[in-house]
Amino acid sequence: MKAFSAYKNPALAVDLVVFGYHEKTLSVLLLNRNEEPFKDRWTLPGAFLQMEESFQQLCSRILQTKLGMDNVYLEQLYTFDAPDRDPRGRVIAVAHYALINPKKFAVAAGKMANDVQWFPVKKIPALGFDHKEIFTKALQRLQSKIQYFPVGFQLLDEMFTMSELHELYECILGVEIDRRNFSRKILDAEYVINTGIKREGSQNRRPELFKFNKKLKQNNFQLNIS
Amino acid sequence: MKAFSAYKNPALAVDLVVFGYHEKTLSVLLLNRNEEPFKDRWTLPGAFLQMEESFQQLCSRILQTKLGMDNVYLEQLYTFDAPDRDPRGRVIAVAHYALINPKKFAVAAGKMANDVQWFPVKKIPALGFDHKEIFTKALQRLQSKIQYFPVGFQLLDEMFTMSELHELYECILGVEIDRRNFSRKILDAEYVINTGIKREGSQNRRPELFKFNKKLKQNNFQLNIS
DNA sequence: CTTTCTTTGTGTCAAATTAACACAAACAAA
DNA sequence: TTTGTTTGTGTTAATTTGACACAAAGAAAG
Repeated sequence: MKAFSAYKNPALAVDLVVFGYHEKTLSVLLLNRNEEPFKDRWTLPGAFLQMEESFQQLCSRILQTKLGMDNVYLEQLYTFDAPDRDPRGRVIAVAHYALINPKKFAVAAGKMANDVQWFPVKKIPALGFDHKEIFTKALQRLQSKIQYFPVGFQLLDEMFTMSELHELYECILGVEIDRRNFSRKILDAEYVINTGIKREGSQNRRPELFKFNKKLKQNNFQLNIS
Repeated sequence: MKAFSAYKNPALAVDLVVFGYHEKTLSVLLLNRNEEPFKDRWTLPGAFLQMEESFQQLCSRILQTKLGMDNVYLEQLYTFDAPDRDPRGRVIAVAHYALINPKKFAVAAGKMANDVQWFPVKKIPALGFDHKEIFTKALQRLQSKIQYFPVGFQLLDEMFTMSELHELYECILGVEIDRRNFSRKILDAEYVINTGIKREGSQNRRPELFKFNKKLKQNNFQLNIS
Protein backbone atom coordinates (compact mmCIF):
# COMPACT_ATOMS: atom_id res chain seq x y z
CA MET A 1 0.00 0.00 0.00
CA LYS A 2 3.04 2.23 0.11
CA ALA A 3 2.41 3.52 -3.35
CA PHE A 4 -0.90 4.91 -2.24
CA SER A 5 -0.01 6.80 0.86
CA ALA A 6 2.72 8.56 -1.04
CA TYR A 7 0.24 10.42 -3.20
CA LYS A 8 -2.61 12.75 -2.61
CA ASN A 9 -5.26 12.01 -5.15
CA PRO A 10 -7.17 14.58 -7.14
CA ALA A 11 -10.93 14.30 -7.02
CA LEU A 12 -12.53 12.32 -9.82
CA ALA A 13 -15.83 13.25 -11.34
CA VAL A 14 -17.94 12.22 -14.26
CA ASP A 15 -19.66 14.88 -16.37
CA LEU A 16 -22.43 13.90 -18.73
CA VAL A 17 -23.46 15.32 -22.07
CA VAL A 18 -27.00 14.03 -22.52
CA PHE A 19 -28.26 14.39 -26.08
CA GLY A 20 -31.92 14.23 -26.94
CA TYR A 21 -33.73 14.69 -30.24
CA HIS A 22 -37.20 16.17 -30.38
CA GLU A 23 -39.11 18.06 -33.05
CA LYS A 24 -36.22 18.18 -35.47
CA THR A 25 -33.89 19.63 -32.90
CA LEU A 26 -30.89 18.12 -31.21
CA SER A 27 -30.70 19.25 -27.62
CA VAL A 28 -28.55 18.82 -24.55
CA LEU A 29 -29.68 18.56 -20.98
CA LEU A 30 -28.29 21.23 -18.67
CA LEU A 31 -28.53 21.70 -14.96
CA ASN A 32 -28.86 25.02 -13.18
CA ARG A 33 -26.44 24.92 -10.27
CA ASN A 34 -27.89 25.90 -6.91
CA GLU A 35 -24.58 26.19 -5.09
CA GLU A 36 -21.18 27.74 -5.49
CA PRO A 37 -19.11 27.71 -7.56
CA PHE A 38 -21.03 28.83 -10.61
CA LYS A 39 -24.24 29.23 -8.65
CA ASP A 40 -27.17 29.93 -10.99
CA ARG A 41 -25.08 29.05 -14.03
CA TRP A 42 -25.95 26.26 -16.41
CA THR A 43 -23.64 23.25 -16.31
CA LEU A 44 -23.51 19.67 -17.42
CA PRO A 45 -24.83 17.18 -14.88
CA GLY A 46 -22.04 15.42 -13.02
CA ALA A 47 -21.01 13.80 -9.75
CA PHE A 48 -17.98 12.60 -7.89
CA LEU A 49 -16.85 9.02 -8.19
CA GLN A 50 -17.31 6.81 -5.17
CA MET A 51 -14.52 4.50 -4.14
CA GLU A 52 -16.09 1.27 -5.37
CA GLU A 53 -18.05 2.63 -8.25
CA SER A 54 -17.48 2.09 -11.96
CA PHE A 55 -18.04 4.91 -14.43
CA GLN A 56 -21.09 3.06 -15.70
CA GLN A 57 -22.59 2.93 -12.25
CA LEU A 58 -21.84 6.56 -11.61
CA CYS A 59 -23.44 7.56 -14.90
CA SER A 60 -26.54 5.61 -13.96
CA ARG A 61 -26.60 7.30 -10.60
CA ILE A 62 -26.42 10.75 -12.18
CA LEU A 63 -29.07 9.92 -14.76
CA GLN A 64 -31.35 8.40 -12.19
CA THR A 65 -31.12 10.82 -9.30
CA LYS A 66 -30.76 14.05 -11.19
CA LEU A 67 -32.71 13.34 -14.32
CA GLY A 68 -34.96 10.38 -13.53
CA MET A 69 -33.82 8.20 -16.39
CA ASP A 70 -31.71 5.15 -16.94
CA ASN A 71 -30.78 2.46 -19.42
CA VAL A 72 -29.54 4.72 -22.10
CA TYR A 73 -26.82 4.57 -24.69
CA LEU A 74 -23.62 5.70 -23.04
CA GLU A 75 -20.06 6.19 -24.18
CA GLN A 76 -16.89 7.48 -22.64
CA LEU A 77 -15.74 10.66 -24.33
CA TYR A 78 -12.53 12.09 -22.93
CA THR A 79 -10.86 12.89 -19.66
CA PHE A 80 -10.35 16.55 -18.82
CA ASP A 81 -7.43 17.40 -16.60
CA ALA A 82 -6.74 21.13 -16.69
CA PRO A 83 -5.49 21.86 -13.16
CA ASP A 84 -7.65 24.98 -12.88
CA ARG A 85 -10.84 23.62 -14.37
CA ASP A 86 -12.58 23.62 -10.99
CA PRO A 87 -12.05 26.57 -8.65
CA ARG A 88 -12.56 24.35 -5.62
CA GLY A 89 -9.37 22.43 -6.31
CA ARG A 90 -8.08 19.70 -8.51
CA VAL A 91 -10.86 17.74 -10.16
CA ILE A 92 -10.35 15.38 -13.05
CA ALA A 93 -13.49 14.91 -15.12
CA VAL A 94 -14.11 11.80 -17.13
CA ALA A 95 -16.70 13.02 -19.59
CA HIS A 96 -19.28 10.70 -21.09
CA TYR A 97 -22.11 11.30 -23.47
CA ALA A 98 -25.54 9.72 -23.53
CA LEU A 99 -28.19 9.45 -26.24
CA ILE A 100 -31.78 9.32 -25.12
CA ASN A 101 -35.25 9.59 -26.52
CA PRO A 102 -36.81 12.51 -24.63
CA LYS A 103 -40.29 11.08 -25.06
CA LYS A 104 -39.42 8.21 -22.79
CA PHE A 105 -38.27 10.38 -19.93
CA ALA A 106 -40.30 13.18 -18.46
CA VAL A 107 -37.38 15.28 -17.44
CA ALA A 108 -39.39 18.34 -16.61
CA ALA A 109 -41.84 16.45 -14.44
CA GLY A 110 -39.57 16.06 -11.43
CA LYS A 111 -39.35 18.32 -8.46
CA MET A 112 -36.37 20.09 -9.96
CA ALA A 113 -38.17 21.12 -13.08
CA ASN A 114 -36.66 24.56 -13.07
CA ASP A 115 -33.19 23.24 -12.59
CA VAL A 116 -33.07 20.85 -15.49
CA GLN A 117 -33.72 21.93 -19.03
CA TRP A 118 -33.17 20.98 -22.64
CA PHE A 119 -31.14 23.40 -24.74
CA PRO A 120 -30.88 23.11 -28.52
CA VAL A 121 -27.25 22.57 -29.43
CA LYS A 122 -27.37 25.76 -31.49
CA LYS A 123 -28.37 27.79 -28.45
CA ILE A 124 -26.17 26.69 -25.61
CA PRO A 125 -25.79 29.41 -22.97
CA ALA A 126 -22.53 30.24 -21.21
CA LEU A 127 -21.58 27.24 -19.12
CA GLY A 128 -19.71 26.90 -15.83
CA PHE A 129 -16.36 25.15 -15.46
CA ASP A 130 -14.90 23.96 -18.79
CA HIS A 131 -18.24 22.48 -19.77
CA LYS A 132 -18.44 24.33 -23.06
CA GLU A 133 -15.30 22.56 -24.16
CA ILE A 134 -16.70 19.20 -23.06
CA PHE A 135 -19.96 19.85 -24.87
CA THR A 136 -18.15 20.81 -28.07
CA LYS A 137 -16.07 17.69 -28.02
CA ALA A 138 -19.14 15.55 -27.42
CA LEU A 139 -20.98 17.06 -30.36
CA GLN A 140 -18.02 16.51 -32.64
CA ARG A 141 -17.78 12.93 -31.52
CA LEU A 142 -21.47 12.32 -32.13
CA GLN A 143 -21.21 13.87 -35.58
CA SER A 144 -18.35 11.69 -36.64
CA LYS A 145 -19.60 8.52 -34.98
CA ILE A 146 -23.02 8.68 -36.59
CA GLN A 147 -21.35 8.41 -39.99
CA TYR A 148 -19.98 4.95 -39.42
CA PHE A 149 -22.03 3.52 -36.59
CA PRO A 150 -25.82 3.43 -36.37
CA VAL A 151 -25.93 5.28 -33.12
CA GLY A 152 -28.71 7.60 -34.22
CA PHE A 153 -31.43 5.03 -33.63
CA GLN A 154 -30.93 5.52 -29.92
CA LEU A 155 -32.46 8.97 -30.23
CA LEU A 156 -35.68 7.79 -31.87
CA ASP A 157 -38.60 5.60 -30.89
CA GLU A 158 -38.45 1.85 -31.32
CA MET A 159 -40.28 2.31 -34.59
CA PHE A 160 -39.58 5.19 -36.88
CA THR A 161 -39.97 6.22 -40.49
CA MET A 162 -37.16 6.65 -42.91
CA SER A 163 -37.80 10.35 -43.09
CA GLU A 164 -37.51 10.70 -39.36
CA LEU A 165 -34.13 9.05 -39.55
CA HIS A 166 -33.23 11.26 -42.48
CA GLU A 167 -34.15 14.43 -40.60
CA LEU A 168 -32.17 13.25 -37.61
CA TYR A 169 -29.05 12.86 -39.71
CA GLU A 170 -29.45 16.22 -41.39
CA CYS A 171 -29.98 17.83 -38.04
CA ILE A 172 -27.00 16.27 -36.32
CA LEU A 173 -24.61 16.77 -39.20
CA GLY A 174 -25.96 20.18 -40.11
CA VAL A 175 -25.91 19.46 -43.84
CA GLU A 176 -28.47 18.62 -46.50
CA ILE A 177 -28.52 14.99 -47.48
CA ASP A 178 -30.29 13.73 -50.58
CA ARG A 179 -33.35 11.99 -49.22
CA ARG A 180 -33.40 9.27 -51.85
CA ASN A 181 -29.76 8.33 -51.75
CA PHE A 182 -29.87 8.33 -47.97
CA SER A 183 -32.80 5.98 -47.92
CA ARG A 184 -31.07 3.58 -50.27
CA LYS A 185 -27.88 3.60 -48.20
CA ILE A 186 -29.72 2.70 -45.06
CA LEU A 187 -31.79 -0.01 -46.71
CA ASP A 188 -28.72 -1.46 -48.37
CA ALA A 189 -26.85 -1.53 -45.09
CA GLU A 190 -29.75 -3.21 -43.35
CA TYR A 191 -30.05 -5.78 -46.11
CA VAL A 192 -26.36 -6.65 -46.10
CA ILE A 193 -26.33 -7.07 -42.37
CA ASN A 194 -29.46 -9.21 -42.28
CA THR A 195 -28.61 -11.47 -45.17
CA GLY A 196 -24.88 -11.15 -45.63
CA ILE A 197 -25.56 -10.48 -49.31
CA LYS A 198 -25.13 -7.24 -51.12
CA ARG A 199 -28.37 -5.86 -52.47
CA GLU A 200 -28.27 -5.74 -56.27
CA GLY A 201 -30.57 -3.88 -58.62
CA SER A 202 -34.14 -3.21 -57.72
CA GLN A 203 -35.76 -4.73 -54.72
CA ASN A 204 -39.31 -3.68 -54.27
CA ARG A 205 -39.11 -3.11 -50.57
CA ARG A 206 -41.11 -0.22 -49.30
CA PRO A 207 -41.18 -0.17 -45.53
CA GLU A 208 -43.52 2.59 -44.44
CA LEU A 209 -42.59 2.31 -40.83
CA PHE A 210 -39.88 0.06 -39.65
CA LYS A 211 -37.71 -1.04 -36.84
CA PHE A 212 -34.06 -1.49 -37.36
CA ASN A 213 -32.77 -4.94 -36.81
CA LYS A 214 -30.74 -5.48 -33.70
CA LYS A 215 -27.92 -6.81 -35.79
CA LEU A 216 -27.75 -3.50 -37.58
CA LYS A 217 -27.45 -1.72 -34.29
CA GLN A 218 -24.44 -3.79 -33.40
CA ASN A 219 -22.62 -3.53 -36.69
CA ASN A 220 -20.50 -0.94 -38.29
CA PHE A 221 -21.75 0.55 -41.46
CA GLN A 222 -20.41 3.31 -43.59
CA LEU A 223 -22.67 6.15 -44.51
CA ASN A 224 -21.08 8.55 -46.91
CA ILE A 225 -22.99 11.76 -46.98
CA SER A 226 -23.81 12.95 -50.44
CA MET B 1 -14.72 22.49 0.13
CA LYS B 2 -17.50 20.35 1.48
CA ALA B 3 -17.81 18.45 -1.72
CA PHE B 4 -14.27 17.26 -1.40
CA SER B 5 -14.15 15.99 2.15
CA ALA B 6 -17.28 13.98 1.49
CA TYR B 7 -15.48 11.72 -0.95
CA LYS B 8 -12.51 9.45 -0.79
CA ASN B 9 -10.76 9.63 -4.09
CA PRO B 10 -9.43 6.69 -6.04
CA ALA B 11 -5.81 6.88 -7.08
CA LEU B 12 -5.18 8.26 -10.54
CA ALA B 13 -2.44 6.96 -12.77
CA VAL B 14 -1.32 7.37 -16.33
CA ASP B 15 -0.20 4.33 -18.30
CA LEU B 16 1.70 4.77 -21.52
CA VAL B 17 1.74 2.72 -24.68
CA VAL B 18 4.94 3.81 -26.39
CA PHE B 19 5.11 2.76 -30.03
CA GLY B 20 8.35 2.66 -31.97
CA TYR B 21 9.10 1.55 -35.51
CA HIS B 22 12.40 0.00 -36.40
CA GLU B 23 13.52 -2.39 -39.10
CA LYS B 24 10.04 -2.90 -40.48
CA THR B 25 8.63 -3.80 -37.11
CA LEU B 26 6.21 -1.92 -34.93
CA SER B 27 7.13 -2.37 -31.29
CA VAL B 28 5.98 -1.32 -27.86
CA LEU B 29 8.11 -0.41 -24.90
CA LEU B 30 7.54 -2.56 -21.83
CA LEU B 31 8.90 -2.33 -18.32
CA ASN B 32 9.84 -5.25 -16.14
CA ARG B 33 8.38 -4.55 -12.72
CA ASN B 34 10.76 -4.95 -9.83
CA GLU B 35 8.16 -4.80 -7.10
CA GLU B 36 4.85 -6.32 -6.16
CA PRO B 37 2.28 -6.61 -7.47
CA PHE B 38 3.23 -8.34 -10.70
CA LYS B 39 6.89 -8.43 -9.73
CA ASP B 40 9.02 -9.65 -12.67
CA ARG B 41 6.11 -9.27 -15.06
CA TRP B 42 6.14 -7.00 -18.06
CA THR B 43 3.87 -3.99 -17.86
CA LEU B 44 3.30 -0.66 -19.53
CA PRO B 45 5.22 2.21 -18.01
CA GLY B 46 3.06 4.36 -15.77
CA ALA B 47 3.00 6.57 -12.70
CA PHE B 48 0.61 8.18 -10.29
CA LEU B 49 -0.65 11.68 -10.92
CA GLN B 50 0.59 14.41 -8.61
CA MET B 51 -1.84 16.93 -7.27
CA GLU B 52 -0.77 19.83 -9.49
CA GLU B 53 0.30 17.90 -12.52
CA SER B 54 -1.38 17.77 -15.93
CA PHE B 55 -1.48 14.52 -17.89
CA GLN B 56 0.98 16.03 -20.33
CA GLN B 57 3.43 16.74 -17.57
CA LEU B 58 3.02 13.32 -16.06
CA CYS B 59 3.60 11.68 -19.42
CA SER B 60 6.79 13.69 -19.84
CA ARG B 61 7.90 12.65 -16.38
CA ILE B 62 7.37 8.98 -17.17
CA LEU B 63 9.09 9.24 -20.52
CA GLN B 64 11.98 11.16 -19.09
CA THR B 65 12.72 9.34 -15.85
CA LYS B 66 11.90 5.82 -16.90
CA LEU B 67 12.81 5.89 -20.55
CA GLY B 68 15.11 8.87 -21.03
CA MET B 69 13.09 10.51 -23.77
CA ASP B 70 10.82 13.44 -24.24
CA ASN B 71 9.12 15.66 -26.78
CA VAL B 72 7.20 12.95 -28.50
CA TYR B 73 3.83 12.70 -30.14
CA LEU B 74 1.29 11.97 -27.45
CA GLU B 75 -2.42 11.38 -27.37
CA GLN B 76 -4.95 10.48 -24.75
CA LEU B 77 -6.45 7.07 -25.39
CA TYR B 78 -9.06 6.01 -22.87
CA THR B 79 -9.66 5.89 -19.15
CA PHE B 80 -9.81 2.46 -17.53
CA ASP B 81 -11.92 2.14 -14.45
CA ALA B 82 -12.47 -1.52 -13.62
CA PRO B 83 -12.62 -1.55 -9.80
CA ASP B 84 -10.36 -4.61 -9.60
CA ARG B 85 -7.80 -3.64 -12.20
CA ASP B 86 -5.12 -3.06 -9.55
CA PRO B 87 -4.84 -5.53 -6.62
CA ARG B 88 -3.55 -2.77 -4.35
CA GLY B 89 -6.83 -0.91 -4.44
CA ARG B 90 -8.82 1.39 -6.62
CA VAL B 91 -6.71 2.93 -9.35
CA ILE B 92 -8.12 4.70 -12.37
CA ALA B 93 -5.74 4.68 -15.31
CA VAL B 94 -5.85 7.36 -17.96
CA ALA B 95 -4.06 5.61 -20.79
CA HIS B 96 -2.11 7.55 -23.41
CA TYR B 97 -0.10 6.45 -26.35
CA ALA B 98 3.11 7.89 -27.73
CA LEU B 99 4.82 7.59 -31.10
CA ILE B 100 8.58 7.82 -31.15
CA ASN B 101 11.48 7.22 -33.44
CA PRO B 102 13.64 4.67 -31.59
CA LYS B 103 16.78 5.92 -33.30
CA LYS B 104 16.51 9.17 -31.45
CA PHE B 105 16.35 7.59 -28.03
CA ALA B 106 18.83 5.07 -26.73
CA VAL B 107 16.40 3.30 -24.49
CA ALA B 108 18.70 0.38 -23.75
CA ALA B 109 21.62 2.61 -22.80
CA GLY B 110 20.30 3.60 -19.38
CA LYS B 111 21.04 1.92 -16.10
CA MET B 112 17.81 -0.02 -16.31
CA ALA B 113 18.61 -1.64 -19.61
CA ASN B 114 17.30 -4.98 -18.48
CA ASP B 115 14.10 -3.52 -17.20
CA VAL B 116 13.04 -1.71 -20.34
CA GLN B 117 12.65 -3.46 -23.64
CA TRP B 118 11.05 -3.18 -27.05
CA PHE B 119 8.56 -5.91 -27.96
CA PRO B 120 7.16 -6.33 -31.47
CA VAL B 121 3.41 -5.88 -31.35
CA LYS B 122 3.04 -9.40 -32.71
CA LYS B 123 4.96 -10.84 -29.76
CA ILE B 124 3.64 -9.18 -26.67
CA PRO B 125 4.16 -11.34 -23.56
CA ALA B 126 1.60 -11.74 -20.78
CA LEU B 127 1.20 -8.37 -19.13
CA GLY B 128 0.38 -7.37 -15.58
CA PHE B 129 -2.78 -5.51 -14.55
CA ASP B 130 -5.18 -4.92 -17.46
CA HIS B 131 -2.34 -3.75 -19.64
CA LYS B 132 -3.04 -6.19 -22.42
CA GLU B 133 -6.43 -4.58 -22.86
CA ILE B 134 -4.88 -1.12 -22.88
CA PHE B 135 -2.28 -2.17 -25.41
CA THR B 136 -4.93 -3.68 -27.69
CA LYS B 137 -7.00 -0.54 -27.62
CA ALA B 138 -3.96 1.59 -28.38
CA LEU B 139 -3.03 -0.50 -31.38
CA GLN B 140 -6.56 -0.33 -32.74
CA ARG B 141 -6.57 3.42 -32.29
CA LEU B 142 -3.25 3.81 -34.07
CA GLN B 143 -4.46 1.63 -36.92
CA SER B 144 -7.59 3.64 -37.47
CA LYS B 145 -6.02 7.02 -36.89
CA ILE B 146 -3.24 6.50 -39.39
CA GLN B 147 -5.84 6.16 -42.11
CA TYR B 148 -7.11 9.69 -41.83
CA PHE B 149 -4.37 11.58 -40.05
CA PRO B 150 -0.68 11.60 -40.93
CA VAL B 151 0.57 10.40 -37.56
CA GLY B 152 2.89 7.85 -39.12
CA PHE B 153 5.54 10.45 -39.83
CA GLN B 154 6.20 10.67 -36.13
CA LEU B 155 7.69 7.20 -36.20
CA LEU B 156 10.22 7.98 -38.94
CA ASP B 157 13.23 10.26 -39.30
CA GLU B 158 12.81 13.87 -40.35
CA MET B 159 13.57 12.76 -43.88
CA PHE B 160 12.33 9.52 -45.30
CA THR B 161 11.65 7.85 -48.60
CA MET B 162 8.26 7.01 -49.92
CA SER B 163 8.97 3.31 -49.61
CA GLU B 164 9.83 3.68 -45.95
CA LEU B 165 6.47 5.33 -45.43
CA HIS B 166 4.84 2.61 -47.47
CA GLU B 167 6.41 -0.14 -45.39
CA LEU B 168 5.37 1.61 -42.22
CA TYR B 169 1.74 1.67 -43.32
CA GLU B 170 1.76 -1.96 -44.38
CA CYS B 171 3.32 -2.90 -41.10
CA ILE B 172 0.93 -0.98 -38.88
CA LEU B 173 -2.19 -1.97 -40.77
CA GLY B 174 -1.04 -5.54 -41.36
CA VAL B 175 -2.22 -5.57 -44.97
CA GLU B 176 -0.60 -5.30 -48.35
CA ILE B 177 -1.00 -1.93 -50.00
CA ASP B 178 -0.30 -1.33 -53.66
CA ARG B 179 2.95 0.59 -53.65
CA ARG B 180 2.05 2.73 -56.65
CA ASN B 181 -1.43 3.72 -55.60
CA PHE B 182 -0.18 4.47 -52.12
CA SER B 183 2.52 6.74 -53.44
CA ARG B 184 0.04 8.63 -55.55
CA LYS B 185 -2.35 9.08 -52.63
CA ILE B 186 0.33 10.56 -50.44
CA LEU B 187 1.68 12.85 -53.15
CA ASP B 188 -1.82 13.98 -54.03
CA ALA B 189 -2.59 14.73 -50.41
CA GLU B 190 0.62 16.69 -50.02
CA TYR B 191 -0.08 18.63 -53.21
CA VAL B 192 -3.60 19.56 -52.21
CA ILE B 193 -2.51 20.72 -48.82
CA ASN B 194 0.38 22.79 -50.14
CA THR B 195 -1.44 24.42 -52.99
CA GLY B 196 -5.11 24.06 -52.19
CA ILE B 197 -5.57 22.66 -55.70
CA LYS B 198 -6.38 19.11 -56.62
CA ARG B 199 -3.62 17.45 -58.59
CA GLU B 200 -4.84 16.58 -62.07
CA GLY B 201 -3.26 14.26 -64.58
CA SER B 202 0.47 13.78 -64.65
CA GLN B 203 2.81 15.89 -62.65
CA ASN B 204 6.39 14.92 -63.07
CA ARG B 205 7.36 15.11 -59.46
CA ARG B 206 9.84 12.55 -58.36
CA PRO B 207 11.03 13.21 -54.83
CA GLU B 208 13.70 10.66 -54.04
CA LEU B 209 13.90 11.59 -50.43
CA PHE B 210 11.61 14.06 -48.93
CA LYS B 211 10.34 15.71 -45.87
CA PHE B 212 6.68 16.13 -45.37
CA ASN B 213 5.47 19.63 -45.16
CA LYS B 214 4.44 20.80 -41.75
CA LYS B 215 1.07 21.74 -43.10
CA LEU B 216 0.53 18.15 -44.08
CA LYS B 217 1.36 17.06 -40.58
CA GLN B 218 -1.32 19.33 -39.23
CA ASN B 219 -4.04 18.48 -41.67
CA ASN B 220 -6.46 15.69 -41.97
CA PHE B 221 -6.20 13.56 -45.03
CA GLN B 222 -8.03 10.48 -46.11
CA LEU B 223 -6.05 7.45 -47.12
CA ASN B 224 -8.19 4.67 -48.42
CA ILE B 225 -6.24 1.47 -48.44
CA SER B 226 -6.43 -0.40 -51.70
C1' DC C 1 30.59 1.00 -70.89
C1' DT C 2 27.01 -2.02 -71.87
C1' DT C 3 23.71 -5.21 -69.84
C1' DT C 4 20.78 -6.44 -66.22
C1' DC C 5 18.54 -5.66 -61.77
C1' DT C 6 16.23 -2.91 -58.50
C1' DT C 7 13.78 0.93 -57.10
C1' DT C 8 10.25 4.16 -57.68
C1' DG C 9 6.95 7.26 -60.04
C1' DT C 10 3.19 7.67 -64.11
C1' DG C 11 -0.42 6.20 -67.32
C1' DT C 12 -4.40 3.75 -68.19
C1' DC C 13 -8.54 1.40 -67.83
C1' DA C 14 -12.26 -1.50 -65.93
C1' DA C 15 -15.10 -1.79 -61.94
C1' DA C 16 -17.30 0.24 -58.16
C1' DT C 17 -19.26 4.12 -55.90
C1' DT C 18 -21.33 8.73 -55.60
C1' DA C 19 -24.35 12.31 -56.58
C1' DA C 20 -28.12 14.16 -58.96
C1' DC C 21 -32.45 13.89 -60.52
C1' DA C 22 -36.61 11.78 -63.34
C1' DC C 23 -40.13 9.01 -62.26
C1' DA C 24 -43.77 6.13 -59.88
C1' DA C 25 -46.80 4.56 -56.20
C1' DA C 26 -49.63 5.64 -52.11
C1' DC C 27 -52.33 8.57 -49.87
C1' DA C 28 -54.73 12.89 -48.46
C1' DA C 29 -57.20 17.17 -49.51
C1' DA C 30 -60.17 19.89 -52.37
C1' DT D 1 -61.33 13.18 -60.17
C1' DT D 2 -57.96 16.55 -59.68
C1' DT D 3 -54.10 18.27 -57.25
C1' DG D 4 -50.52 18.05 -54.00
C1' DT D 5 -47.48 15.60 -50.70
C1' DT D 6 -44.76 11.97 -49.24
C1' DT D 7 -41.67 8.40 -50.10
C1' DG D 8 -39.27 4.63 -52.60
C1' DT D 9 -36.92 3.08 -57.37
C1' DG D 10 -34.46 3.67 -61.76
C1' DT D 11 -30.97 5.69 -64.39
C1' DT D 12 -26.96 7.94 -65.61
C1' DA D 13 -22.76 10.88 -65.57
C1' DA D 14 -18.85 11.91 -62.83
C1' DT D 15 -15.61 10.43 -59.62
C1' DT D 16 -12.86 7.19 -57.16
C1' DT D 17 -10.69 2.64 -56.57
C1' DG D 18 -7.82 -1.10 -57.67
C1' DA D 19 -4.84 -3.51 -60.63
C1' DC D 20 -1.21 -3.57 -63.42
C1' DA D 21 1.84 -2.16 -67.70
C1' DC D 22 5.27 0.90 -68.35
C1' DA D 23 9.20 4.26 -67.86
C1' DA D 24 13.09 6.58 -65.76
C1' DA D 25 17.15 6.46 -62.69
C1' DG D 26 20.60 4.36 -60.35
C1' DA D 27 23.32 0.16 -58.80
C1' DA D 28 25.70 -4.14 -59.84
C1' DA D 29 28.14 -7.24 -62.90
C1' DG D 30 30.70 -8.55 -66.72
